[in-house]
Amino acid sequence: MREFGELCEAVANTASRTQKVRLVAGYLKSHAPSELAIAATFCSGRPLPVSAGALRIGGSQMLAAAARVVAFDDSDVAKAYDRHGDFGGALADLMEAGPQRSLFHAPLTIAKVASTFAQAARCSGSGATRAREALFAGLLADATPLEAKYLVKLVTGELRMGFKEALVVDALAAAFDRPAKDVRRALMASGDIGEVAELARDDRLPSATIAYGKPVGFMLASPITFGGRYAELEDGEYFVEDKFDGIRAQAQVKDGQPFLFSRRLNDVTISYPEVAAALRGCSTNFIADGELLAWRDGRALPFKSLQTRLSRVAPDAELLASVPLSFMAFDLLAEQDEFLIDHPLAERRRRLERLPAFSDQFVLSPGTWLRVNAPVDDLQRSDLESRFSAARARGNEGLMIKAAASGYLPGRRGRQWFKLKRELATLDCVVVAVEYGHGKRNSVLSDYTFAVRNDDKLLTVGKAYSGLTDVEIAEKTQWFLQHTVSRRGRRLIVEPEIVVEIAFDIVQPSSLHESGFALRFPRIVRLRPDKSPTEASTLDEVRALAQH
DNA sequence: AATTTTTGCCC
DNA sequence: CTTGTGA
DNA sequence: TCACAAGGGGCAAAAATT
Repeated sequence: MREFGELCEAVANTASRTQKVRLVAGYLKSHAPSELAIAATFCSGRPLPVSAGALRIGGSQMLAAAARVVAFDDSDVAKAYDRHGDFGGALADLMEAGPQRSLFHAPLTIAKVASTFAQAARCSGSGATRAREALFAGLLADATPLEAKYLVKLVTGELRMGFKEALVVDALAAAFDRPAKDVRRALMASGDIGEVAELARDDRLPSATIAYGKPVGFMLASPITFGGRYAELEDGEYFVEDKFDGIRAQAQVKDGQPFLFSRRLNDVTISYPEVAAALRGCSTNFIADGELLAWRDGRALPFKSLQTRLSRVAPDAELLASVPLSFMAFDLLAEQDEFLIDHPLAERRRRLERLPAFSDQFVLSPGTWLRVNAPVDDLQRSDLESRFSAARARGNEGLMIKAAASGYLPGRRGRQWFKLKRELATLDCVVVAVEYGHGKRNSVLSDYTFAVRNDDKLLTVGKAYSGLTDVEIAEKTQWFLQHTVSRRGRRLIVEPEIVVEIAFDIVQPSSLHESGFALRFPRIVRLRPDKSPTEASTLDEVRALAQH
């Protein structure tokens, strides 16, 4: 574990991506055969292989475990946390300051750490939390401060060293002299970076193939702004369909047995029994990409109603009736023994349309082909925008625009698939509280709580960090420090003077904030130094937007 | 038995 | 899900 | 262009606590 900690420090202190990859490649290459898979998994920032499930150790358990091993009080932790904005770094500090552990103890190996994590993940039932806490405390007891720092970061799943799974692919390619694309392809099929590491080492990458019963990674789309010039679109054929607000999912049928996988590759078949039932017994084996939707009378219900069905272990009959689900299929990755990810979308779509699997719970996503002549002219722009409006009128988020010639590229967010969305409106809100950020933002006030007006009162409606540049955040930090009303921990109540323009997806009723409303996907569009708090948006405006 | 806390994961 | 950053 | 870091709202499940 010492080597892993030292590697992470070195990677974190290196800006160059190629240099980071070189460092990790060296580490992976030098590893004992039995530990390579673990090393690769850890380098990807995961405590466990994806298939092992969740660790279920969070900040609370880690703090309790740390308290067993190191003597500290709350203010010690708070101070150390302020220095790092990260519990891993904070704990390392606390351990440095405390009594050094005995020189005579077994050094911590990554194998030991991995097996302890696996054991923790298996804990369940009464007392499980205590058991996990004890297991983690046991690791900390044997750890040096540096090792403890990275134990914490692994458990959090955030190494924060500018290095994750996608770069482990490059590192494996470099370490074992294999083409990066072979490694990437093996990962797509296997899903387990540890297994892929062993295949790369043993020159057996081609043996990882897509298999029924295992999820294939999802292809992603790049956002394009409504009303822009659509310069992202190139000459060629595109498929245009509605962008549904549901749960991305992969449906598979193998020998009549259905599987559903979530975007994070979890098996969620059990949560959606009506969809599974509709697919059970299907005579054709296939893998389809699509969206799980709350579907009634040919229309998708709002995401809010879908959310009550997320991660349900056993949805009861009443819920099944009130939020009925369908799978909206829009791509075909495999049919029988043929894998189609390298085939162009045009062909995949054609074969999807002929799939003998459709029913009320397994629906074909409607769409049309569009010939784009780049650069997009006025006529084509208005055509796209009227298609967009039609999609909105059907209650959907916007449009998906997919290059007909493209293969299915898991994990990539390139110029093959685009999502066209538009914000409904923006709100001008007053910043009433700010918080110190985490990680590299630990010394700036990066997180704003903002409010709208109601009579002479300000009522909070949301929080946001994203949207401002680092420079703007740094400048405003100074202002907020000079205009602080009170402080509690890392949160400051500030004079209500700064107005920010906030964009969002939708407004929904919520008990989280004083206004009685909350925003989905809030982000700061810009500072509004030209506006005073008396010109901020009102609760009535928010209420009106919630009707949409 | 009912409520609260913690966690993970969907967008 | 979103945005900004840097190689 | 790509991969990454950092952050939001909201829900269900599993345990812990009352």
